[in-house]
Amino acid sequence: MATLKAVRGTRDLLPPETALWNRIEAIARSVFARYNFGEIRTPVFEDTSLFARGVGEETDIVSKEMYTWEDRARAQSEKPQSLTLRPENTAGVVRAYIEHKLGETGQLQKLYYIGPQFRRERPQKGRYRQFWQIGAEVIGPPSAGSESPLRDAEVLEMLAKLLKELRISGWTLELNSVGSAADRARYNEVLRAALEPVAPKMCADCQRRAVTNPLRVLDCKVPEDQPIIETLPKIADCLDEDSKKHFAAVTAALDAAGVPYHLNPRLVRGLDYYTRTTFEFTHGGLGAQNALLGGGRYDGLSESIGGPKAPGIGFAIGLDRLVLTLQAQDQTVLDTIYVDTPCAAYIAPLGEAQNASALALASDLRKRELRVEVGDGTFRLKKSFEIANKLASRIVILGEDEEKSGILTVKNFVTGVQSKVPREELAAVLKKPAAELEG
RNA sequence: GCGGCUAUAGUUCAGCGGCAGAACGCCUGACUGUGGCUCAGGAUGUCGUGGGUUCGAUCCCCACUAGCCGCCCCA
Repeated sequence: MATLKAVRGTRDLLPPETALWNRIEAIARSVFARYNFGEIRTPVFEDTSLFARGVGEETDIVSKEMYTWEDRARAQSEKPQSLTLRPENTAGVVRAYIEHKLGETGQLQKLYYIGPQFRRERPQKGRYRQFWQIGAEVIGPPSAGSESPLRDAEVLEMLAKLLKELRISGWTLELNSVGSAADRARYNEVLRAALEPVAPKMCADCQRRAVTNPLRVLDCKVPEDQPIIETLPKIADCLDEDSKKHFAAVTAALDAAGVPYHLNPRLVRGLDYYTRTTFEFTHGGLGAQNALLGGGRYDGLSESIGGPKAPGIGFAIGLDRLVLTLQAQDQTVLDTIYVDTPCAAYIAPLGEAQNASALALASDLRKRELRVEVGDGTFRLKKSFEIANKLASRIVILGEDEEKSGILTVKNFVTGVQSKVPREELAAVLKKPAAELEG
Protein backbone atom coordinates (compact mmCIF):
# COMPACT_ATOMS: atom_id res chain seq x y z
CA MET A 1 0.00 0.00 0.00
CA ALA A 2 1.27 3.43 -0.86
CA THR A 3 2.36 5.33 2.22
CA LEU A 4 -0.03 8.06 3.24
CA LYS A 5 1.21 11.61 2.97
CA ALA A 6 -0.12 15.03 3.84
CA VAL A 7 -2.26 16.06 0.88
CA ARG A 8 -0.90 18.44 -1.70
CA GLY A 9 -0.38 21.96 -0.47
CA THR A 10 -0.74 20.99 3.21
CA ARG A 11 2.06 20.26 5.61
CA ASP A 12 2.96 19.28 9.15
CA LEU A 13 4.59 21.77 11.47
CA LEU A 14 6.99 20.09 13.85
CA PRO A 15 9.12 21.15 16.77
CA PRO A 16 11.27 23.14 17.01
CA GLU A 17 9.59 25.22 14.29
CA THR A 18 6.30 25.22 16.17
CA ALA A 19 8.05 27.05 19.01
CA LEU A 20 8.68 29.90 16.59
CA TRP A 21 5.05 29.88 15.49
CA ASN A 22 3.90 30.01 19.10
CA ARG A 23 6.24 32.87 19.81
CA ILE A 24 4.94 34.86 16.86
CA GLU A 25 1.36 34.25 17.90
CA ALA A 26 2.15 35.30 21.47
CA ILE A 27 3.69 38.56 20.25
CA ALA A 28 0.67 39.23 18.05
CA ARG A 29 -1.75 38.58 20.92
CA SER A 30 0.26 40.88 23.14
CA VAL A 31 0.16 43.74 20.62
CA PHE A 32 -3.54 43.24 19.92
CA ALA A 33 -4.29 43.30 23.64
CA ARG A 34 -2.60 46.69 23.98
CA TYR A 35 -4.79 48.06 21.21
CA ASN A 36 -7.81 46.61 23.00
CA PHE A 37 -8.67 43.88 20.52
CA GLY A 38 -10.45 40.73 21.66
CA GLU A 39 -10.16 37.32 20.04
CA ILE A 40 -12.87 35.86 17.86
CA ARG A 41 -12.97 32.27 16.64
CA THR A 42 -15.31 31.51 13.80
CA PRO A 43 -15.98 28.10 12.19
CA VAL A 44 -13.57 26.91 9.52
CA PHE A 45 -16.49 26.23 7.22
CA GLU A 46 -19.46 28.38 6.38
CA ASP A 47 -22.41 28.44 4.02
CA THR A 48 -20.99 28.87 0.54
CA SER A 49 -23.17 31.88 -0.18
CA LEU A 50 -21.39 33.87 2.55
CA PHE A 51 -18.25 33.91 0.45
CA ALA A 52 -20.06 34.20 -2.87
CA ARG A 53 -21.87 37.31 -1.68
CA GLY A 54 -19.21 38.70 0.62
CA VAL A 55 -15.94 38.14 -1.19
CA GLY A 56 -17.50 38.40 -4.61
CA GLU A 57 -18.70 35.94 -7.20
CA GLU A 58 -16.25 37.18 -9.82
CA THR A 59 -13.11 37.02 -7.70
CA ASP A 60 -10.53 34.30 -8.36
CA ILE A 61 -11.01 33.07 -4.83
CA VAL A 62 -14.70 32.36 -5.26
CA SER A 63 -14.71 31.41 -8.91
CA LYS A 64 -11.95 28.81 -8.80
CA GLU A 65 -10.18 28.39 -5.47
CA MET A 66 -12.76 27.28 -2.92
CA TYR A 67 -13.12 23.89 -1.28
CA THR A 68 -16.85 23.44 -1.59
CA TRP A 69 -19.04 20.42 -1.01
CA GLU A 70 -22.65 19.54 -0.50
CA ASP A 71 -23.64 18.61 3.00
CA ARG A 72 -26.15 15.82 3.45
CA ALA A 73 -29.73 16.94 3.31
CA ARG A 74 -31.44 16.90 6.69
CA ALA A 75 -34.71 15.69 5.21
CA GLN A 76 -35.51 14.11 1.90
CA SER A 77 -37.54 17.10 0.84
CA GLU A 78 -34.69 19.48 1.62
CA LYS A 79 -31.95 20.60 -0.66
CA PRO A 80 -28.48 19.77 0.57
CA GLN A 81 -26.64 22.78 1.95
CA SER A 82 -23.54 23.93 0.10
CA LEU A 83 -20.63 24.42 2.49
CA THR A 84 -17.16 25.85 1.93
CA LEU A 85 -13.90 25.84 3.86
CA ARG A 86 -13.21 29.48 4.60
CA PRO A 87 -10.81 31.04 2.05
CA GLU A 88 -10.38 34.09 4.28
CA ASN A 89 -11.79 35.14 7.63
CA THR A 90 -13.22 38.63 7.22
CA ALA A 91 -16.53 37.43 5.80
CA GLY A 92 -16.92 35.01 8.72
CA VAL A 93 -16.20 37.74 11.26
CA VAL A 94 -18.74 40.07 9.68
CA ARG A 95 -21.28 37.24 9.56
CA ALA A 96 -20.75 36.70 13.31
CA TYR A 97 -21.03 40.46 13.89
CA ILE A 98 -24.41 40.44 12.19
CA GLU A 99 -25.61 37.17 13.74
CA HIS A 100 -24.84 38.28 17.29
CA LYS A 101 -26.16 41.79 16.67
CA LEU A 102 -22.91 43.30 17.85
CA GLY A 103 -23.89 46.54 16.14
CA GLU A 104 -26.71 46.90 18.67
CA THR A 105 -24.15 47.42 21.41
CA GLY A 106 -23.38 50.74 19.79
CA GLN A 107 -19.73 50.03 20.45
CA LEU A 108 -16.88 49.70 18.04
CA GLN A 109 -15.93 46.04 17.76
CA LYS A 110 -12.20 45.28 17.66
CA LEU A 111 -11.67 41.62 16.93
CA TYR A 112 -8.66 39.52 15.99
CA TYR A 113 -8.30 35.94 14.86
CA ILE A 114 -5.56 33.39 14.30
CA GLY A 115 -6.39 30.36 12.22
CA PRO A 116 -6.14 28.27 9.09
CA GLN A 117 -7.68 29.30 5.77
CA PHE A 118 -8.12 27.20 2.64
CA ARG A 119 -7.65 27.96 -1.04
CA ARG A 120 -7.15 25.48 -3.80
CA GLU A 121 -4.27 27.10 -5.63
CA ARG A 122 -1.11 25.65 -7.11
CA PRO A 123 1.24 25.30 -4.12
CA GLN A 124 4.51 27.18 -4.03
CA LYS A 125 6.88 28.48 -1.44
CA GLY A 126 4.82 30.78 0.76
CA ARG A 127 1.60 29.54 -0.78
CA TYR A 128 -0.23 26.59 0.66
CA ARG A 129 -3.71 25.17 0.32
CA GLN A 130 -4.10 25.29 4.05
CA PHE A 131 -2.38 28.42 5.21
CA TRP A 132 -2.53 30.45 8.39
CA GLN A 133 -3.63 33.99 8.88
CA ILE A 134 -3.44 36.38 11.78
CA GLY A 135 -5.97 39.09 11.18
CA ALA A 136 -7.97 41.79 12.88
CA GLU A 137 -11.10 43.77 12.12
CA VAL A 138 -12.44 47.07 13.43
CA ILE A 139 -16.13 47.25 12.69
CA GLY A 140 -19.21 48.96 14.06
CA PRO A 141 -22.10 51.28 13.36
CA PRO A 142 -21.10 54.66 11.88
CA SER A 143 -22.16 56.32 15.16
CA ALA A 144 -19.31 54.44 16.88
CA GLY A 145 -16.78 56.09 14.61
CA SER A 146 -16.18 53.04 12.45
CA GLU A 147 -15.73 55.17 9.35
CA SER A 148 -13.18 57.48 10.87
CA PRO A 149 -9.83 57.68 9.05
CA LEU A 150 -8.32 57.54 12.52
CA ARG A 151 -9.25 53.86 12.62
CA ASP A 152 -7.40 53.23 9.36
CA ALA A 153 -4.32 54.98 10.67
CA GLU A 154 -4.49 53.18 14.00
CA VAL A 155 -4.63 49.80 12.31
CA LEU A 156 -1.66 50.64 10.10
CA GLU A 157 0.32 52.03 13.00
CA MET A 158 -0.45 48.86 14.97
CA LEU A 159 0.87 46.75 12.10
CA ALA A 160 4.10 48.73 12.02
CA LYS A 161 4.46 48.12 15.74
CA LEU A 162 3.71 44.43 15.41
CA LEU A 163 6.33 43.99 12.69
CA LYS A 164 8.81 45.88 14.79
CA GLU A 165 8.20 43.63 17.80
CA LEU A 166 8.57 40.63 15.52
CA ARG A 167 11.95 42.09 14.47
CA ILE A 168 10.93 42.19 10.83
CA SER A 169 12.61 45.01 8.97
CA GLY A 170 12.79 45.96 5.33
CA TRP A 171 9.07 45.99 4.67
CA THR A 172 7.20 48.47 2.50
CA LEU A 173 3.69 49.70 3.16
CA GLU A 174 1.92 50.10 -0.17
CA LEU A 175 -1.07 52.35 0.27
CA ASN A 176 -3.95 53.36 -1.96
CA SER A 177 -7.58 54.36 -1.94
CA VAL A 178 -9.99 52.60 -4.25
CA GLY A 179 -12.83 54.92 -3.28
CA SER A 180 -16.44 54.10 -2.59
CA ALA A 181 -18.27 51.35 -4.42
CA ALA A 182 -19.66 54.00 -6.74
CA ASP A 183 -16.21 55.53 -7.33
CA ARG A 184 -14.91 52.13 -8.14
CA ALA A 185 -17.66 51.31 -10.59
CA ARG A 186 -17.16 54.66 -12.28
CA TYR A 187 -13.41 54.14 -12.50
CA ASN A 188 -13.91 50.70 -13.98
CA GLU A 189 -15.88 52.23 -16.85
CA VAL A 190 -13.39 55.05 -17.35
CA LEU A 191 -10.56 52.54 -17.40
CA ARG A 192 -12.33 50.20 -19.74
CA ALA A 193 -12.94 53.07 -22.14
CA ALA A 194 -9.35 54.26 -21.92
CA LEU A 195 -8.05 50.78 -22.56
CA GLU A 196 -10.08 50.15 -25.67
CA PRO A 197 -7.77 51.98 -28.09
CA VAL A 198 -4.48 50.95 -26.47
CA ALA A 199 -5.11 47.38 -25.37
CA PRO A 200 -4.22 45.82 -28.75
CA LYS A 201 -0.69 47.17 -28.28
CA MET A 202 -0.32 45.46 -24.91
CA CYS A 203 0.66 41.96 -23.83
CA ALA A 204 -1.74 39.06 -24.29
CA ASP A 205 -2.61 39.00 -20.61
CA CYS A 206 -3.52 42.67 -20.62
CA GLN A 207 -5.68 42.29 -23.70
CA ARG A 208 -7.65 39.69 -21.80
CA ARG A 209 -7.72 41.74 -18.59
CA ALA A 210 -8.91 44.83 -20.43
CA VAL A 211 -12.15 42.96 -21.02
CA THR A 212 -12.49 40.74 -17.96
CA ASN A 213 -11.00 42.85 -15.18
CA PRO A 214 -9.56 46.22 -16.23
CA LEU A 215 -8.22 46.96 -12.74
CA ARG A 216 -5.78 44.11 -13.05
CA VAL A 217 -4.08 45.76 -16.03
CA LEU A 218 -2.56 48.18 -13.54
CA ASP A 219 -0.77 45.24 -11.93
CA CYS A 220 0.96 44.13 -15.15
CA LYS A 221 4.70 43.64 -14.79
CA VAL A 222 5.62 43.44 -18.49
CA PRO A 223 8.17 46.26 -19.06
CA GLU A 224 6.88 47.13 -22.53
CA ASP A 225 3.42 47.83 -21.15
CA GLN A 226 4.56 50.27 -18.50
CA PRO A 227 4.54 53.44 -20.67
CA ILE A 228 0.96 52.71 -21.69
CA ILE A 229 -0.07 52.04 -18.10
CA GLU A 230 1.41 55.38 -17.07
CA THR A 231 -1.00 57.16 -19.41
CA LEU A 232 -4.11 55.44 -18.03
CA PRO A 233 -6.42 57.41 -15.77
CA LYS A 234 -5.74 56.97 -12.07
CA ILE A 235 -8.33 55.97 -9.53
CA ALA A 236 -7.42 59.03 -7.51
CA ASP A 237 -8.98 61.15 -10.26
CA CYS A 238 -12.27 59.32 -9.93
CA LEU A 239 -12.65 59.62 -6.16
CA ASP A 240 -15.47 61.75 -4.86
CA GLU A 241 -14.79 64.53 -2.35
CA ASP A 242 -15.58 62.39 0.70
CA SER A 243 -13.20 59.64 -0.36
CA LYS A 244 -10.46 62.15 -1.11
CA LYS A 245 -10.87 63.82 2.25
CA HIS A 246 -10.92 60.49 4.01
CA PHE A 247 -7.73 59.32 2.36
CA ALA A 248 -5.97 62.63 3.03
CA ALA A 249 -6.84 62.25 6.71
CA VAL A 250 -5.38 58.73 6.77
CA THR A 251 -2.07 59.82 5.29
CA ALA A 252 -1.92 62.86 7.56
CA ALA A 253 -2.36 60.63 10.61
CA LEU A 254 0.32 58.25 9.36
CA ASP A 255 2.71 61.15 8.86
CA ALA A 256 2.03 62.31 12.39
CA ALA A 257 2.57 58.80 13.75
CA GLY A 258 5.79 58.42 11.81
CA VAL A 259 4.66 55.37 9.83
CA PRO A 260 6.38 55.35 6.43
CA TYR A 261 4.27 54.43 3.41
CA HIS A 262 4.46 54.38 -0.33
CA LEU A 263 1.49 55.72 -2.25
CA ASN A 264 0.70 53.19 -4.93
CA PRO A 265 -2.16 54.28 -7.17
CA ARG A 266 -1.88 50.93 -8.92
CA LEU A 267 -2.45 48.83 -5.83
CA VAL A 268 -5.51 46.77 -6.65
CA ARG A 269 -6.72 44.10 -4.35
CA GLY A 270 -8.51 41.00 -5.44
CA LEU A 271 -11.50 40.98 -3.13
CA ASP A 272 -14.67 42.79 -4.15
CA TYR A 273 -15.51 44.14 -0.72
CA TYR A 274 -12.68 46.63 -0.43
CA THR A 275 -13.56 50.31 -0.41
CA ARG A 276 -11.47 53.44 0.14
CA THR A 277 -8.24 52.61 2.01
CA THR A 278 -6.42 49.52 0.77
CA PHE A 279 -2.93 48.45 1.67
CA GLU A 280 -0.34 45.75 1.47
CA PHE A 281 2.90 45.23 3.38
CA THR A 282 5.42 43.68 1.03
CA HIS A 283 8.80 42.18 1.73
CA GLY A 284 11.62 41.14 -0.58
CA GLY A 285 12.89 37.60 -0.21
CA LEU A 286 9.44 36.11 -0.45
CA GLY A 287 9.76 35.49 -4.19
CA ALA A 288 6.67 35.91 -6.28
CA GLN A 289 4.53 35.91 -3.14
CA ASN A 290 5.92 39.18 -1.81
CA ALA A 291 2.79 40.22 0.10
CA LEU A 292 3.34 39.67 3.78
CA LEU A 293 -0.06 41.00 4.67
CA GLY A 294 -2.91 42.80 3.04
CA GLY A 295 -6.06 44.55 4.00
CA GLY A 296 -8.30 47.50 3.68
CA ARG A 297 -11.61 49.10 4.40
CA TYR A 298 -14.90 47.34 3.62
CA ASP A 299 -17.68 49.81 4.25
CA GLY A 300 -20.35 47.88 2.37
CA LEU A 301 -19.55 44.27 3.26
CA SER A 302 -22.10 43.92 6.05
CA GLU A 303 -24.94 45.17 3.89
CA SER A 304 -23.91 42.96 0.98
CA ILE A 305 -24.52 39.90 3.14
CA GLY A 306 -27.77 41.18 4.56
CA GLY A 307 -26.56 43.01 7.65
CA PRO A 308 -26.91 46.56 8.93
CA LYS A 309 -24.63 49.38 7.84
CA ALA A 310 -21.36 48.50 9.50
CA PRO A 311 -18.26 50.03 7.98
CA GLY A 312 -15.00 48.39 8.94
CA ILE A 313 -11.33 47.99 8.24
CA GLY A 314 -9.12 44.98 8.69
CA PHE A 315 -6.12 43.03 7.51
CA ALA A 316 -4.76 39.52 7.30
CA ILE A 317 -1.15 38.54 7.83
CA GLY A 318 0.15 35.46 6.06
CA LEU A 319 1.61 33.57 9.01
CA ASP A 320 3.42 31.09 6.79
CA ARG A 321 5.06 33.98 4.97
CA LEU A 322 5.88 35.75 8.20
CA VAL A 323 7.76 32.66 9.36
CA LEU A 324 9.61 32.44 6.03
CA THR A 325 10.61 36.08 6.25
CA LEU A 326 11.80 35.63 9.80
CA GLN A 327 13.78 32.51 8.95
CA ALA A 328 15.45 34.34 6.08
CA GLN A 329 16.69 37.01 8.43
CA ASP A 330 19.85 37.10 10.47
CA GLN A 331 20.15 34.15 12.84
CA THR A 332 20.84 36.47 15.76
CA VAL A 333 17.56 38.23 15.05
CA LEU A 334 15.82 34.88 14.98
CA ASP A 335 17.40 33.92 18.31
CA THR A 336 15.88 36.93 20.04
CA ILE A 337 12.44 35.69 19.08
CA TYR A 338 12.80 31.98 19.05
CA VAL A 339 14.12 30.91 22.42
CA ASP A 340 15.00 27.25 22.50
CA THR A 341 15.49 26.61 26.18
CA PRO A 342 17.46 23.46 26.98
CA CYS A 343 16.32 21.29 29.84
CA ALA A 344 17.51 22.44 33.24
CA ALA A 345 18.40 18.87 34.06
CA TYR A 346 18.49 15.32 32.78
CA ILE A 347 17.86 12.84 35.55
CA ALA A 348 19.77 9.59 35.14
CA PRO A 349 18.67 6.63 37.28
CA LEU A 350 21.54 4.14 37.46
CA GLY A 351 19.41 1.06 37.56
CA GLU A 352 15.82 0.04 37.09
CA ALA A 353 15.52 0.07 40.88
CA GLN A 354 15.93 3.84 40.74
CA ASN A 355 13.37 4.46 37.99
CA ALA A 356 10.50 5.12 40.35
CA SER A 357 12.36 7.58 42.53
CA ALA A 358 13.79 9.28 39.41
CA LEU A 359 10.27 9.93 38.20
CA ALA A 360 9.24 11.19 41.62
CA LEU A 361 12.24 13.55 41.64
CA ALA A 362 11.38 14.80 38.16
CA SER A 363 7.78 15.34 39.20
CA ASP A 364 8.94 17.41 42.14
CA LEU A 365 11.24 19.57 39.99
CA ARG A 366 8.55 20.05 37.37
CA LYS A 367 6.20 21.23 40.07
CA ARG A 368 8.76 23.97 40.66
CA GLU A 369 8.55 25.07 37.02
CA LEU A 370 11.75 23.40 35.88
CA ARG A 371 12.02 21.80 32.47
CA VAL A 372 13.31 18.31 33.18
CA GLU A 373 13.90 15.09 31.25
CA VAL A 374 14.14 11.63 32.86
CA GLY A 375 16.27 8.81 31.50
CA ASP A 376 15.87 5.13 32.09
CA GLY A 377 17.65 2.80 34.49
CA THR A 378 18.49 0.36 31.70
CA PHE A 379 20.78 2.95 30.08
CA ARG A 380 24.45 2.75 30.87
CA LEU A 381 25.76 5.88 32.51
CA LYS A 382 27.88 6.71 29.49
CA LYS A 383 24.79 6.69 27.32
CA SER A 384 22.92 8.82 29.83
CA PHE A 385 25.71 11.38 29.66
CA GLU A 386 25.59 11.42 25.89
CA ILE A 387 21.85 12.00 25.84
CA ALA A 388 21.99 14.53 28.66
CA ASN A 389 24.72 16.50 26.98
CA LYS A 390 22.53 16.98 23.93
CA LEU A 391 19.43 18.25 25.62
CA ALA A 392 20.16 19.52 29.11
CA SER A 393 22.59 21.84 30.80
CA ARG A 394 23.07 19.52 33.76
CA ILE A 395 22.81 15.84 34.57
CA VAL A 396 21.53 14.61 37.92
CA ILE A 397 22.78 11.14 38.80
CA LEU A 398 20.53 8.98 40.94
CA GLY A 399 22.13 5.70 41.99
CA GLU A 400 21.87 3.54 45.06
CA ASP A 401 24.19 5.80 47.06
CA GLU A 402 22.24 8.93 46.16
CA GLU A 403 18.93 7.27 46.87
CA LYS A 404 20.07 6.20 50.36
CA SER A 405 21.83 9.41 51.36
CA GLY A 406 19.53 11.91 49.69
CA ILE A 407 22.65 13.65 48.38
CA LEU A 408 22.53 13.78 44.60
CA THR A 409 25.40 13.98 42.14
CA VAL A 410 25.04 16.91 39.75
CA LYS A 411 27.32 17.65 36.84
CA ASN A 412 27.16 21.00 35.09
CA PHE A 413 27.91 20.69 31.38
CA VAL A 414 28.71 24.36 30.94
CA THR A 415 31.35 24.64 33.67
CA GLY A 416 32.28 20.95 33.78
CA VAL A 417 31.98 21.05 37.56
CA GLN A 418 30.55 18.02 39.38
CA SER A 419 29.11 18.44 42.83
CA LYS A 420 27.00 16.86 45.55
CA VAL A 421 23.65 18.50 46.18
CA PRO A 422 21.12 17.59 48.91
CA ARG A 423 17.80 16.73 47.37
CA GLU A 424 16.01 19.63 49.06
CA GLU A 425 18.47 22.12 47.55
CA LEU A 426 18.36 20.66 44.04
CA ALA A 427 15.60 22.86 42.63
CA ALA A 428 17.38 26.00 43.81
CA VAL A 429 20.66 24.89 42.23
CA LEU A 430 18.98 24.02 38.93
CA LYS A 431 17.30 27.40 38.77
CA LYS A 432 20.63 29.17 38.70
CA PRO A 433 22.07 29.79 35.22
CA ALA A 434 24.29 26.90 34.23
CA ALA A 435 27.19 29.23 33.48
CA GLU A 436 27.31 30.10 37.19
CA LEU A 437 29.64 28.02 39.32
CA GLU A 438 27.81 26.15 42.00
CA GLY A 439 29.07 24.66 45.26
C1' G B 1 -5.42 25.88 -14.59
C1' C B 2 -0.55 26.66 -17.93
C1' G B 3 5.03 26.37 -18.58
C1' G B 4 10.11 24.96 -16.65
C1' C B 5 13.38 22.30 -13.09
C1' U B 6 13.71 18.39 -9.53
C1' A B 7 12.78 13.45 -6.70
C1' U B 8 19.03 8.43 -4.30
C1' A B 9 20.49 6.87 3.51
C1' G B 10 17.40 10.20 9.17
C1' U B 11 19.34 15.13 6.68
C1' U B 12 22.12 17.77 2.69
C1' C B 13 23.59 15.94 -1.76
C1' A B 14 27.19 13.20 -5.43
C1' G B 15 26.83 9.08 -8.96
C1' C B 16 26.56 5.31 -13.02
C1' G B 17 23.05 0.98 -18.70
C1' G B 18 26.30 -4.19 -15.01
C1' C B 19 27.01 -5.87 -6.57
C1' A B 20 24.54 1.79 -4.06
C1' G B 21 28.28 6.49 -2.57
C1' A B 22 30.14 11.04 0.55
C1' A B 23 29.42 14.44 4.50
C1' C B 24 26.70 15.28 8.79
C1' G B 25 23.66 12.57 12.06
C1' C B 26 22.91 7.55 14.32
C1' C B 27 24.79 2.83 16.85
C1' U B 28 29.08 0.12 19.14
C1' G B 29 33.98 0.24 21.29
C1' A B 30 38.85 -3.86 27.27
C1' C B 31 30.18 -5.56 30.12
C1' U B 32 32.24 -2.12 36.89
C1' G B 33 29.19 5.15 37.85
C1' U B 34 31.20 10.07 33.50
C1' G B 35 29.50 13.46 28.15
C1' G B 36 31.60 17.36 24.74
C1' C B 37 37.30 16.96 21.29
C1' U B 38 39.93 12.98 18.81
C1' C B 39 40.52 7.64 17.32
C1' A B 40 38.69 2.55 15.67
C1' G B 41 34.61 -0.21 14.01
C1' G B 42 29.19 -0.63 12.28
C1' A B 43 24.18 -0.05 10.08
C1' U B 44 21.91 2.78 6.80
C1' G B 45 18.17 2.48 1.26
C1' U B 46 11.56 -0.69 -2.34
C1' C B 47 17.31 4.98 -5.77
C1' G B 48 9.11 8.96 -5.41
C1' U B 49 4.97 5.37 -7.71
C1' G B 50 3.39 2.49 -11.99
C1' G B 51 4.40 0.98 -16.84
C1' G B 52 7.84 0.49 -21.21
C1' U B 53 12.81 -0.28 -23.90
C1' U B 54 16.95 -3.74 -22.74
C1' C B 55 20.25 -9.97 -21.65
C1' G B 56 20.24 -6.40 -17.58
C1' A B 57 17.27 0.12 -15.62
C1' U B 58 18.52 3.93 -9.79
C1' C B 59 20.39 5.61 -14.82
C1' C B 60 17.00 5.76 -21.20
C1' C B 61 11.40 6.57 -22.59
C1' C B 62 6.11 7.38 -21.02
C1' A B 63 2.41 8.29 -17.34
C1' C B 64 1.27 9.57 -12.43
C1' U B 65 2.36 11.83 -7.70
C1' A B 66 4.92 15.45 -4.88
C1' G B 67 8.28 19.68 -4.17
C1' C B 68 10.57 24.09 -6.10
C1' C B 69 10.58 28.29 -9.80
C1' G B 70 7.72 31.32 -13.21
C1' C B 71 2.53 32.75 -15.00
C1' C B 72 -2.38 33.67 -12.99
C1' C B 73 -3.78 35.39 -8.34
C1' C B 74 -3.09 36.22 -3.44
C1' A B 75 -1.62 35.91 2.62
